[in-house]
Formats: sequence, C-alpha cells, structure tokens
Amino acid sequence: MSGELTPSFSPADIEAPLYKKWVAAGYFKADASSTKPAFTIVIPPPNVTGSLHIGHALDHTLQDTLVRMKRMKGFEALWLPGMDHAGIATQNVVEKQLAADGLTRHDMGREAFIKKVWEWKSESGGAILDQMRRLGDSVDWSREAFTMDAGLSTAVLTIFKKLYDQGLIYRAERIINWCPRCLTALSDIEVDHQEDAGEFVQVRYGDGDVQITVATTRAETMLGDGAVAVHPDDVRYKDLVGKLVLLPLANRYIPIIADELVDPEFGTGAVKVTAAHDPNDFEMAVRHNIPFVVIMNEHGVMEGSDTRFDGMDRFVARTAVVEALRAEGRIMDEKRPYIHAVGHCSRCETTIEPRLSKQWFVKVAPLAKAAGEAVRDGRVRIEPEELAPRYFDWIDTMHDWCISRQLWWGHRIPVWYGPNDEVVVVGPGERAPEGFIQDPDVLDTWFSSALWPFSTLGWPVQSDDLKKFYPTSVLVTGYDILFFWVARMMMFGLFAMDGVQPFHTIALHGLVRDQYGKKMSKSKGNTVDPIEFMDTYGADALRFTLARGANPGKDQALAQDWIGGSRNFATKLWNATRFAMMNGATTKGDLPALDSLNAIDRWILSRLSQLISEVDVLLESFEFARACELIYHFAWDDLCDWYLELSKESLASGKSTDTKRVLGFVLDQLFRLLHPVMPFITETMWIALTENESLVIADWPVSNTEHIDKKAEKLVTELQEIITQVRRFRNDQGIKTSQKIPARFIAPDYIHDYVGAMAFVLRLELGEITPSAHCEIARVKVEFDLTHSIDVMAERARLEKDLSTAKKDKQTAEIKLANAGFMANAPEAVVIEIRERLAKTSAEIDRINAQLDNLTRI
RNA sequence: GGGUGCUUAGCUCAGUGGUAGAGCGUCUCGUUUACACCGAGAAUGUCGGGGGUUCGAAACCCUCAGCGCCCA
Repeated sequence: MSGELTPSFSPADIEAPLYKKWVAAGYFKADASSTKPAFTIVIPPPNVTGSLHIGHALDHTLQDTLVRMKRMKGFEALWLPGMDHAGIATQNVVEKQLAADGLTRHDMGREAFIKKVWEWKSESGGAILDQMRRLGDSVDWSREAFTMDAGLSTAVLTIFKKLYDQGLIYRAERIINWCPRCLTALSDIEVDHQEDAGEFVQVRYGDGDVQITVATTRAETMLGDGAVAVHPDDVRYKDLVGKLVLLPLANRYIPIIADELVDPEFGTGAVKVTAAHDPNDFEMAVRHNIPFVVIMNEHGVMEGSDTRFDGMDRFVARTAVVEALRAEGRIMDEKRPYIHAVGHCSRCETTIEPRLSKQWFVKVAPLAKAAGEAVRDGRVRIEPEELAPRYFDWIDTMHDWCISRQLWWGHRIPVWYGPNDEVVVVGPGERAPEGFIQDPDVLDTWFSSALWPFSTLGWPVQSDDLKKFYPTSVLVTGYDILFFWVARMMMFGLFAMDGVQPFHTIALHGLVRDQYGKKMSKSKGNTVDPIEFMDTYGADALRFTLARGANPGKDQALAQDWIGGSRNFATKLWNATRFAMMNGATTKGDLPALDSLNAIDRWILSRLSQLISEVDVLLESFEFARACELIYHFAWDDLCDWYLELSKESLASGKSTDTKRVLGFVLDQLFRLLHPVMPFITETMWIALTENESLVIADWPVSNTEHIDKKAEKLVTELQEIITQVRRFRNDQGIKTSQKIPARFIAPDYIHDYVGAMAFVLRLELGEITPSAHCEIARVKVEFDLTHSIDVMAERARLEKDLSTAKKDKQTAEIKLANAGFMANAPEAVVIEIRERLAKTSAEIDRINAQLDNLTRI
C-alpha cells in the first residue's frame, strides 16, 4: 500500500519481505552480456563453519554500500557470494561430532569421512548465508560459489600443475610448524605468537677441559642436540671451537662449531644445535653437516632419544630433563617465569612444535616480486595508502609457503608417486599411470582462496563472466587478512591471469572493537552479536552505525548505545517523512523554476546539491564515515530542524505548492543517497512517497550546480542566527515554549518575507506592540511586548557573555591586522576575512553595550 | 630487533596552515499542530611534553614520553 506510512517504524515488519522482493525481482543478478560497464566485488569467503560476527557485518555493509551505489549509477554490478571450505576448522567440527560417538576419522576411512563432511555441510554449514540476507547483502545468489565446488577444484588442479611445471612448487624436507593436536603442518601465518611464561635455563655441557654452558627455553630438545654453536668472533670460546663436548644425559659427544647466526649477546653466547627441532638450528646443521636427531613423534611425545625420557610428553620431559641435569649439577642458572613469544596453532591454540618433515612448498620469490610490483607501479591501489608499507614489508620478505596439510578435508594434492619414486602431477582431465599412488595430503585452504577472484568467474574456462567481470573492481576487507589472503590472491592472480591483477583497488577497513576500544575476544567476554542488534534496532541501524564508524583502515569502537542512536536517526527520518507526506510533499511534476522559489526552498536545494556532490566523492574514495556524517547532519539538522520548521508556516497556511514539490524532491534525493547504507527504510519511504517500483534500481542522484545559491544560504544563516538569539532570550527569561509573545520585527526588506515563518517557529504573535524588551543581531531587531517585566539579571548575564565573546574575537582580529608580517604575507582573501570579522565584532560590541545601557534604565 | 600507527571535550573519535568539531554522556527548560527513539538552550579542551619552521601550527620538521598493531 503506497502513499502512507505506519505511525511508527518497525524494521522487523519490513526487512524480510523487502529482501525477498529484491531477490525475486532479480535486481541483484548481474548480466555478463550487458553493455553497461562492469563493477565487481568478490566477497571475502566466510568459513563454511562460520556465523556472522560483527566484523563480517562491517565488511559486508561497506561492500553492499559500494555495490548498491554502483548499481544505481548504471554499472553492471556483481557482488559474488560464496564460502570457503576451511580445511582444519571444518574437519575439527566433524571430528568433534564423531568423537561424541567415540569414533575418529580413521575408524571411518577417508572416503566415508569426506562424505560425512559434505553431509555436515548440507545440513549445518553456511548458517552465515541466511544472516547475510538479514543484513540486506545485495549479492548475486545465482553465482554462489564454494571453494570445493567442481569448477573451483578444476582451477586448483590447473594452477597447481602450472606452478609445478614452472618449478614454482617443490617438495622438500624442512622444519615446518607442526600442530601436535591437529597432526598437520601449518604455514607461518597459521601460527599465532603469544607471550608465554616459560623457563630459561643455562646448562653446562661437557666435563674436565671441555666445558661449555648453553642457554635454552626448551631443555628437553637437548637430547637431540647435534652440536653446540658459538659466534666465530667470540673470544671466550675461541679455543673450544672444533672440540668435542659431552652431551649430558644422552652420553654422546658432539662438536662445538662456529656460525655467524649465533648472537654472542644472547644468553651465554653458546647455543645448542638441535637440527631436527628448530628452524635456525636446521640451517646451521645443513652448513656444518650436523646429523638430524629426531627425538619426538608427531604427537609431541619423546621418541627416539634412546634415553629414559622416551614416552614422556614434551612438557613433562622438559621438567624431567631439567631435574636430571640439576641432579648432575649442570644447571648454572635458571629464570622462571621467562616471558617469551611462543607459536600456537591458530585453530586450536596448541603450542606449535617445529618439526622436520617432508612437505610441499610454493617458491614465492618470483610470485611475490610480481605482487609487489603491481602495487608499486600503481596497477593496484591500496586504500588507505598508509597501509601499503605493511604490504611491502610482508611481501618482500616472504618465506616459501608450505602448502601441504595432513588432513582429509580439502583439495587433495594432485601428485602421484610411481613404484620407482616417479612423480607425476595430474592436471584436470588427466589420469595417473596405472599402479601410481596419490599423495595423501591436501592443500592449505588459502591455496584455493587465493584463486577466488577468477575461479569463481569460471577460470580456467574463458567464460563470459570472466571476460566481463575480471579483473574485479575493488577488494574490501580488513587489514588483518592482508597477508593471509590478499597477498596470496595477488600472487596467484597475476600468475594465472598472465599478469592481469585480480583487482584494481584494495580497500582496507579496520576491526570492530568494544566500546572502550579494546579488542573483542571470547575470553574477555566483550564480543557482540550482530543478529541481536538487528533484532533490537533493525538492520539499517546496525549498518548505519558501522558505516558511520568506518574511517579507512582504522579500527572502530562500537557500543550498543551507538546503534540505538542510529535507530533514533531512522525513526527521525520516518517521522519527518510522515510529516512531509501529511503536508502534501510530492515528487509529481517538474521542479518549479528556481527564481519562483522562496529563499528557504532555494537554500535546502543548495544544501542538497552540495551534499550530493560531497557524498559522491567520499563514497568513491571509501570515506564511509565522513559520507554518513554529512548525510546525518543534512537530514537531521538542515532538513528536520531548519527546513521543516521554517516551512511549517507556509505548509500550514497552504499558500505554497512550491514547497511541497521541493520537499518531495529533497526527500527523494536524500533517500537515494542514503539507500546504499540504509536500504530497507529508504526503500519503504521512497516507495510510499514516489509510488515507484524500487530504489534498488533507481538512478543515483546527481548534484545540480545550478542549485548552489550562496545568497539564499547567507539569508537563511541570518534567519538561523536571529532565531537562535530569540530562543536564548526566551530560555534565559524562563518563558515557556507554549507561551506566545506579542512581538514585531524591525528588519530590512529582504527579511520581510520570512518574518511569518520565523514567528511561527518562535511562537511570536505579530502585531503592533509596545516593546518592553528586544533581541538584536546585525541588521535585524525583534521587539517583544512582555506582560511581565523581564529578568534583568538573566538578560544582563546573557548580554555580558555575548559581549565578552565579541570582545575576544575583536581582539584576535585586531592583533592579526596590526601584525606587519601578517599583512605582508597572508593571502588577500584571509586579510579581507579578518577585516570583516573586525567590523562585525565591533558593531556587535556597540549593539550589546547599547542594550546593556537600556537595561540599566529599566 | 624491524615495520607501522596512535596520543584532540567525561567516553569513542573526526579534523593535513587561517577564530577547536561530531556522536554519546552531563546540566537547565519544555509535551509547540512529525518525532520524548523528541525539541530548545548550556557547560566542557594550555589539541601528550619540549624545541623548531611560518605572518600564522592540532596540522609541517626535530626530539622526548606513553599506548597499540603487524612481523621476527
């Protein structure tokens, strides 16, 4: 039912039906055969296990804002949704379910387990998709993608083979990050470094002439030591280098070597070399031909040390080893707790164990170089640019990427091994030779997400989608996954697409923090639920709050009160629109000629025109916060507090049909401008007002420079000053709002047309009066006939306050103008401005003094 | 250790050379024919400290202090 709005705004009643309508109408569906220019965003794929958290809500709000704006601007806008298979996370979820029945994945076997995961996905996966509908995401559901889909899997095989053939994928035995709980290798970025309270002990090795004390935080690994290393220039140990020293407990002799890697300042300047259990030690061991002694199994349990510690958990062994060493009098010093950074599995928080193991790696140097260049030469822009150094810092020093995972859920590595150690990479559509066995591992989840901007568009098939929508326009994401994801997409995108970058712009936003600016975390209990917020305040209020807080690359604090404030804004708009419609606001017919309009109408059109051009520029440059701020103040201050108030008299008297048309126009344009951020409420109000089909497919407003009217703006500013002055007077005098005061205006001609409007706002009764008090600004005087005598004290206080302000302003102006340097160097316009300020404040001071004189006479 | 950002009103934050701003909170008054999820008015700041550049600095430079994030 158009043409009417319910007396109160109820988000819950309008949101779901509107979303259904939009999807049914196909507004979000992009057409690859369209002749319109393309605008593409691929969604950062949420985990299939995930649900919508407040960070998604922010990320999606910003993307939806851009996509909706571009759609209105006439672009063929595609926002492509989808999900990530999230290898470890998903496997953990399903394994946990199995564990409830006392089963492990090994009990089921690989094939059955994977089937189980797919079942889980179809039953419980993707909860986030419905939550995205709540938020109003204008994604093209017909193109929904999943990283394990057939098409995307083909993309994975294709690029794996291409990388392998060019020597960019290799298999090697290296020290990798190992999670003893997930039982898989992890890449560097899947490891979180936390400050842990550990221990730092100094252990004396050797006896008699050959003794040396080493420092360690992982005493148990000494059982696997292959050497002791010192810095080559360290005079303390010069004589010991080359000698063999007794390794306690293990009762082996190991060499003392010299290597540049050792920091002579750290600890005793001598370090133990445990080649199989530490990446730095590994490097040294390779250089010095030190044997790799593996003393721990995949579960982090001691094994193979041939000591009594075998069979102990690594942490139990740590204590036991230290005690055993102490018993031998070999502990020279110990610090406990010793706070140092320790790696933890980002999925399960288990302490990472560096482990010697054979894994597949991507050789990143050439790929990273291209990814760096694409940003350096300007093909890809990072917004805000302050974050670019962080990108370079990472990409210029990136280590080779360990891509194999000892999991079952994911893209299985397409490498087959023959009976005589032959290695064959099997591309899409190819078959492995008879008798070959496939590598059991799967690829890191980020391997497939790195292909997202083109695998979702059909690659490796040269599809219409790929031709139309690649490269994508902008990637909107939090700076926290710049390394995880963005850098990898850059590397693979440039490689797979023959140097064509995956996106033109990387627009980074910050993180949502709690109301005190603290990081949200489950352990702190300060997380918030966007769904609850939408239930309470509506999706528009949540979206507006997030967009209003989104300064490029900056974190934002969020509190429930902020969202309440946005809900209030929505209510305000709703009520203003109801009021406008009750008073006949219309969008029918042409806008009246400018010269036939009164100054108030011309003023709001002028303000609107500036708003449109400013908001447009701001949204195009990802300045969501500033754009929202401008809209908020235009709507609340200019439109509601001033334009509607100043128009009430003419609307009530029915004398102006022009105002009804202008009001309709302003609302129409405002709704268009605000629609990308608050789609639901604007759509509802706009349809009621215009009786048109949908704002989603309406045109984006264009600023009309002819509407800019400085004269009208100056006049209305003057009206605002008078009105504020009179309000202060009434307030200070304690005159009730409801009490009408007989009054008259003494003002120049150009004000006369607006005296009625002002009197209405100020509740003044115009007529011939005997004045007993007055207010005055610049060229306008308002005289009142007060039935009771005025509060002289209050009036004196008010005037004296104004006087002191004016005097201070005058003084600053005088000082400037008396400054020879200022007069000589300041630009002409600034000098004129200061002169005008001086004149204005001088007149102000005279006027106030006269009023104060008058007051003493009363 | 390397990189990077921040320090402005009680709180959270805008503000890149010309009289210090917003939201929320606070105080006073008020139901006037859209709205109390409201209106009107008010208070609140040596813009972290110290130097410098400039006619003029919250902003540019140097320096000190504190906080944060990323990486090692």
